Amino acid sequence: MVIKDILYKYMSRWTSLNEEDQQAIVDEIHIEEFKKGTVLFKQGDVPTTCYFILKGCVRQYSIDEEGREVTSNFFTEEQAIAVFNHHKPDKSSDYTFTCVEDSVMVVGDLDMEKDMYSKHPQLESMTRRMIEENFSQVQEEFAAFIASSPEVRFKTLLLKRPSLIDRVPQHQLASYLGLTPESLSRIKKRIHQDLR
Amino acid sequence: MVIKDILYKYMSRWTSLNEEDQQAIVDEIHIEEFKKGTVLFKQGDVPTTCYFILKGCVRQYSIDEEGREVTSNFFTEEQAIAVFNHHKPDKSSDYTFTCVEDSVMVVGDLDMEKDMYSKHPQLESMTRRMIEENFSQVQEEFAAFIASSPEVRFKTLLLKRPSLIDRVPQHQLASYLGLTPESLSRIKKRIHQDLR
DNA sequence: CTCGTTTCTTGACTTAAGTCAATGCACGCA
DNA sequence: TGCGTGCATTGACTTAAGTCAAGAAACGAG
Repeated sequence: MVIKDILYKYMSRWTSLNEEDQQAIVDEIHIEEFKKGTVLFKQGDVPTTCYFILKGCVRQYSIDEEGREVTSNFFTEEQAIAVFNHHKPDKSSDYTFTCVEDSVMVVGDLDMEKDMYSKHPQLESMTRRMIEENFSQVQEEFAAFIASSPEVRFKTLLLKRPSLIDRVPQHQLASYLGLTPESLSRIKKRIHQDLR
Repeated sequence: MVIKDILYKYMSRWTSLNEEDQQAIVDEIHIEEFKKGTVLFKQGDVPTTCYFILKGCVRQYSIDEEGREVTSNFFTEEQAIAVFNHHKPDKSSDYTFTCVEDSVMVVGDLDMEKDMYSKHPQLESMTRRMIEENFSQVQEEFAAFIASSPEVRFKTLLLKRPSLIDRVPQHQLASYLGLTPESLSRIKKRIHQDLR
């Protein structure tokens, strides 16, 4: 299965494991396909798995008090989906995750996490570094979001993740950018006019 | 020094270390006082230390392209300050950290991190869980920020961290909330009128 | 292919935040 | 204690986002 090559490439970038060890890990790993629209888990559910996207796109969102969908992230190739909610007593997720496209992912069982770590200590260190990198990225995005207007936020998205604009329905993008679909539509119009 | 009790309390909540081990750790730890206005490290510096606030308040900010200060966080009691920037080749910080008040903190040497972890394995697990909790909190705040208007954001801050309003200059709060000082002033006015 | 639903765009109007400028207030420092 | 600088407030105006409503386009199911 060629798709496993993505994994090898990724692991080489993050660890110094030799080929056998990588083999061993990849062989133990569970890869699954999901159809567009599949719900990985719902707001309120207690997640038992984590994911690593090899191909596809997943949207993270929640429903707020007024019943609106608030999209808080999109995950694409080579991004990991893990929910950290140790602070919540019931450990349930605040977010729903659904596939925006047909997707292929590594599916990790959270119960087996510890076993894998003791078998392959380097995996644990890789995980930690992934979390830390994720964390710093989210912080950076947050800071940028705070500092910029909706229009600038959209332009930044165009620069940093141009593929999202084609892959994702506009109204979901709008909610991700913190504005209404109408406003996003107008911003797009303004930008096109400026280019002329 | 009574202030170490805060540390004991905190460690008990996060680890199952016995008293001797806690003693050992706390004895090895370096506690320092900082005057209001002290700069812990500057945007562009490579951080060599991390901090844990026992008392006081620290502001995290950066200067954007237009020369504006963008405040991205405030840290207060029992919060950790650590910069994760493995993704940057030079590992320099994107942010400046300064003390908003006279403060007392645990100062950790990043070079010694590994030694401490091998001496006290539970410390490492405590650190990871702290990072994960931090991460989930930041994600939650981000989602809430995206979804709400400036006025709602301010009201949320009033609920969640009421002490900040008194401890921090308004124009810094404004930049933290992503708006101008003038707008923040008007929002406060509106809220007071609504209460009557 | 067609129908029906969903999504996107556009318009008219309201509302709130940004900007610029002026004034008042408070705190720190001499 | 007085003075100056920086901070907060207020006003007038501009600009852009929100809201409501209607029409157009795209999409999926049968």
